[in-house]
Amino acid sequence: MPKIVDHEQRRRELASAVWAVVRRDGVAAASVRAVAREAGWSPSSVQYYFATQDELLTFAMRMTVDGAEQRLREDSANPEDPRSLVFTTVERLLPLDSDARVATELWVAFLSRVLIDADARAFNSQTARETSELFATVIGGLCDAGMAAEGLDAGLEADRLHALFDGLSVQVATEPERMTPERVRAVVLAHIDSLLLPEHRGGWHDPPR
Amino acid sequence: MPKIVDHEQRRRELASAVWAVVRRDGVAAASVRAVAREAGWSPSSVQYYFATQDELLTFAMRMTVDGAEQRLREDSANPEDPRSLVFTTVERLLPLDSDARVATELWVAFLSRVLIDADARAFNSQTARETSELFATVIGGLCDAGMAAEGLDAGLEADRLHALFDGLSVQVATEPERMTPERVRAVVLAHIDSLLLPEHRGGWHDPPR
DNA sequence: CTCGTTTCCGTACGACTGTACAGAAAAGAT
DNA sequence: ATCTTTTCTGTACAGTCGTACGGAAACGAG
Repeated sequence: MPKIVDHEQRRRELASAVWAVVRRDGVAAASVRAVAREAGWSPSSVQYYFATQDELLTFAMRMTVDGAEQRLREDSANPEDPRSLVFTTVERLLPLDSDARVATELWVAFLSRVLIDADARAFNSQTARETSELFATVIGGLCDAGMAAEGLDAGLEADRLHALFDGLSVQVATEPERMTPERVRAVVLAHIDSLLLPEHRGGWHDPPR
Repeated sequence: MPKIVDHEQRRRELASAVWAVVRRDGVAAASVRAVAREAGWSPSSVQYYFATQDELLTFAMRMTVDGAEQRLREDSANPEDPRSLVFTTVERLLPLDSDARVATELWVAFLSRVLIDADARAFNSQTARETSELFATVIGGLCDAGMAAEGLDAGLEADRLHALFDGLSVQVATEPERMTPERVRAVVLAHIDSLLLPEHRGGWHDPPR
C-alpha cells in the first residue's frame, strides 16, 4: 500500500487557497494554476483532487456556507429572549470580525457566477431558501413570545430581514470603510426594534458581544 | 473631410453590446472580441473607440447609473405626499420592468470587480454615497412632514433603507423567481410603513404604478 | 476625379486558460 | 529489496485573451 493522504483534508486545503486567491485577485483570477501556486502544489496535483475547475470553485464556495452553518450552531443552544436570538443569528451569519469577513467577500465575488452558471444558481437558491427559513423561524419566535408588533406578517418580515441582510453583506464587502461593524450593528438593532411592540423596543443595554 | 461618426453615440452603441454580453454570458465573457461580435463590428473597430478594455467596461457601467439618474428625474417634480415619494424613488432606482432589470444584473456582475479594481471601487463608493444622500433626503421629507415615527434617526434609517435596497437588488437579479416585482413592492411598502407614525401607515390604496 | 482624413479591419505576438495524458516519485506491504 | 498502488509532476494541445501595428476602405472637401 502506498502513501495515503486524507483527500477531504487536502481538498479543504486547496479550497483555502482558492479563498486566498479570490480575496486578493478576484474570482476571475482563481485559475487552476494560480490556486496551485498559492497552495504550493503543481497544477496537475490540483487536478488530481479536482477533476475540473468548476468542481474546485464549487467546493470552495460550499465550504464557506458550511462554515457559516457551523458558526451558527456554535451557540444556538441560546434559549434567551427571542429578541437577541434574532440579533445573534444575523450577526453570526454576517461575519464582522476580521477573517470571517472573507466569506462575505467570497459570496459577493460568486454572485456574478450565479447570473450565468446554472449550478451556481441552484446552489445560491438553495442557501437563500435556507436563510429565509432561518429568518422566518427566529421572527416566528418573536411572534410566539408576543413581542412582535401587531399586524406583523412573519413571512414578509422574514423576506425583509433577508433583503436587509444581503444588502448589509454587499456593503460590508464593497464599502468596509463606510459600513463598519458598529454601523452594521446599529442598523440591525434598529431593524429588529422596528419589528417589536413599542414596549419591547430599545434598552439593548447588553448588545450581545 | 472624411466620413464623420458621432463618437459618443458609437460608444453608447458599443456599451449596449457590453450589456447584452454581460447579461447573457457574464462579465467575464465581456471580452473585446465578444463585444465586437455582439455589435457587429470588428474587434479592432471597438479598439478604435475604446483604447483599452477597461475603458470600455467602465464606460458601459457609467452609462447604467446615468440611466438610473435619468429615470429618477423623469418625474421627480412629484410634490405629492412624502410617503409615496420614498416609494417611487426606490422603485425608479430598482427597475422592476423587463428591460431595465438588466441594469441591476449588470450592477451585481460588476460588484465582483469592485472587490479588486481600485477604479471600480471608487466609482462604486461614489454612486453609493449619492444613493445614500438621496435616501436621506426623501426620509428627511418624511420627518419634515411630521409623518415619521417618533425617535427616528434619519441618518440611520437612510442607511437601513439603502441596505434593504441593495439586498433587494441582489435578490431581484439572482433569484427573480422568488423575488418577484410584486414581492419587492410588498417588502418596500412594509418597510416604509415601519418608518411612519401608526396613523399614517397602511392605506396604500394607490400603490403608485 | 483627387486628395486627406477618418474610420475600419486583418494580422500578429505574447501571455494565459482548462485539461488530457504519460510518466516519475513516494511509500506501505510483502 | 521488490512490488503495487497512490500521489505528484511535466509536457502538450487547443483555445481565448488584450492590444499593438500597418494598411485598406470610406467619404467629404477642393
